[in-house]
Amino acid sequence: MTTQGPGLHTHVLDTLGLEIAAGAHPPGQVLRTDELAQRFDVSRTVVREVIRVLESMHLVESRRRVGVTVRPTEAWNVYDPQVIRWRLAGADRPRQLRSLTVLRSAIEPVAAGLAARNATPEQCAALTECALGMVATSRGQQLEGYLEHDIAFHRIVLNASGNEMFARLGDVVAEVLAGRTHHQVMFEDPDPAAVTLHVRLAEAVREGDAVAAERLTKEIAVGALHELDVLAP
Amino acid sequence: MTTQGPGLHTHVLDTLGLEIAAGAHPPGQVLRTDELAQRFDVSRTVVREVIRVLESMHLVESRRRVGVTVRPTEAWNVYDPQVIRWRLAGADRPRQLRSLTVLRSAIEPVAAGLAARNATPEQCAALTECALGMVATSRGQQLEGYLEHDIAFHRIVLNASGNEMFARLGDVVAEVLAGRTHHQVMFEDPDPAAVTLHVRLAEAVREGDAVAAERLTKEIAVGALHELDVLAP
DNA sequence: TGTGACATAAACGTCGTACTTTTTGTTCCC
DNA sequence: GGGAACAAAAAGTACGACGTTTATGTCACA
Repeated sequence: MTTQGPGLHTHVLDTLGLEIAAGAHPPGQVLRTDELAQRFDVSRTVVREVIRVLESMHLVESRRRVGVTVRPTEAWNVYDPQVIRWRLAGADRPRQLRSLTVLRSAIEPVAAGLAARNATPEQCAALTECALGMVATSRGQQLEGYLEHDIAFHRIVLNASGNEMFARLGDVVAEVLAGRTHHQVMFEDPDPAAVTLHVRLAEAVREGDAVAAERLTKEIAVGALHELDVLAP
Repeated sequence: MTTQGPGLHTHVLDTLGLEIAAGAHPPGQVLRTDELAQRFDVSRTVVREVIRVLESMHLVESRRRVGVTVRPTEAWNVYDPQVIRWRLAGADRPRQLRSLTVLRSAIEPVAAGLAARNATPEQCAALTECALGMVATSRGQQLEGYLEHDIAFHRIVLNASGNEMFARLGDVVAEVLAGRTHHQVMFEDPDPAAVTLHVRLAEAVREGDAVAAERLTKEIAVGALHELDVLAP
């Protein structure tokens, strides 16, 4: 689950980003480009490009004569999907999952309301199809298949909202759902109530019932938060 | 309103980012690193670092033998404050402002509700101070002073929510408010109703009234959206 | 004529080195 | 003791060379 294909740049970036997100380099620590080049056995050019990217994410700050300083968490671009992935792989995944789930609970109901007004017939059809897929995979340890449909479902709602900022949150939601499924105690099948809510949400959107769509999505979010409370410390 | 201090890297990055965000290079267009180096009169090293950063923002995609391709808008990291700034400076500022305002209308009410529960006494005090500052600058063409207090106000609410994702949206809100004030027809003073709502919101948070805080913030958001409808095409 | 293997070249990817600039710590002198 | 000149450290920039991938054109062969 790294960034993309091979490439020295990618490897160094991913490793460093992961380490910083995990807290292996506490804020204030300075890294030297030469050291990094030596450590990864790459040229300084590669390291510099990585540092520049990390800097654009506000994970580090590069200053002459002092080095590359790790910045405090408050400065990080926490909406960058890459950063989210790194953090979800790290130690404070629970805290992170909670933050993101609260974010979802704020955004998705509004997005669903908009989707009920703006969704195209194709989107409605796709939504129903996803809901059916969730039903079909909701029993018998088919968590991967369920996850896939769940992600697609929420992505469609966000896209159908017609708002670009909402739409682009699809990746974040995907990360959250995947993180929840993969890194948490989830022996059992998904909550049947959640499945039902998704089916009814698809209906509400199709019927253009914005109020119902918003309410149903809120219920889904509340359920997700409750699930976190139960399963996470 | 560029990125930071001087530096070749910064200049090239800012120029290119601005151009791409403005649509000067339509999606699919390919840029060659050599050409860019020549155009900006810098070494290929600098250009490569810029491209890597642009690539991490998903504004471009670099492939061997083909060049650096501009990616479609849907791929961009639109939550990156840098990208937001570039886009707000460009042609489709109206659309952008609307998207961001809708986003605010989803997030801030929830954040305000949480703030009412979690705000520290210091945050409550700071909030009241900001509200008073808004009142003081709400008449007599003191738009800049008003803007400053407005930004601080919303930033405090987002921070006081205790949710990291909300807190990090402070920069986005700041950009929106600044963009609205600077780039829009705003001869008159701010809407008096909005000022009142802010004062009452500060009170609600101080009193820990989450429901009222959420409702008041919703009203502020509705007002902002309405203002956009009236002033924007 | 169509298809597949192969050669070619274009662009990025990586490297090493040398030089410049800025910041900071230190030393020396008043 | 304080301030100014100086020295060193680390990032910033430049340049040139070579490696690697891959789109594309060509040629042979059926």
